[in-house]
Amino acid sequence: MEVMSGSCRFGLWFVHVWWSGDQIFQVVFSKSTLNGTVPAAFIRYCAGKEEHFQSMESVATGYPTIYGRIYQEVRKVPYGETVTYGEIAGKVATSPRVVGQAMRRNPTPLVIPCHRIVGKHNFGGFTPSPEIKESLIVMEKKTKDRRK
DNA sequence: AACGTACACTTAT
DNA sequence: ATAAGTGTACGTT
Repeated sequence: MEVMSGSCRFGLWFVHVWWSGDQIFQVVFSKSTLNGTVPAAFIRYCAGKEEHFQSMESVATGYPTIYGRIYQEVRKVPYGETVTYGEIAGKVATSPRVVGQAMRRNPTPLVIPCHRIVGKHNFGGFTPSPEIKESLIVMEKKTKDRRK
C-alpha cells in the first residue's frame, strides 16, 4: 500500500504522520503544517480524548535489537501514567541510559508513548522540545481525571 | 575493526 | 554537588 502523510494540530505544534494502513512509519512534532490527512486516532488524541493507538502498529516495535523490546515495553505503559527509565530498563535487562537513547531515537512518538517515561529524579528530555512532553502528560492527566 | 565521544540515567560519595 | 558506572550508536581514523 502506498504510504500516506499528513499532519494535525496539537496546541502550538503540528504532528506529522507517515503511515500506511495501520502501520506507522514515523511521527514528528513540528511548528509547521503538512498537507494531507492522519489516521483518526491521532485526531482524537490531539483533541484530548483518551486514545491508546491500540489498532496501530509502529515499525519500531519490530526492531531486532534491544530497542525493539524497549519500545514494546514502553507501549504497555497506560494512558495518563508515567514510569521511569530505570523501570523499563529492568524489564528488558539493560541500563537506564540505553532506554534514554531508545527514547531519543523513537521514530513514532505517541504510538510509542515515550513522553510517559521520566527520570527518577528529574523530568527527562524530549525532542524537539521538553515542553511538548510536559503538555502531553498534563493533557493525559486531565482527561483521565475527567473520566472519573 | 578499533577507538573516542555523546547521551532523554542512576547510584554512591 | 560531583563522580563513576553503564550500553549503545555513530563518527572518525
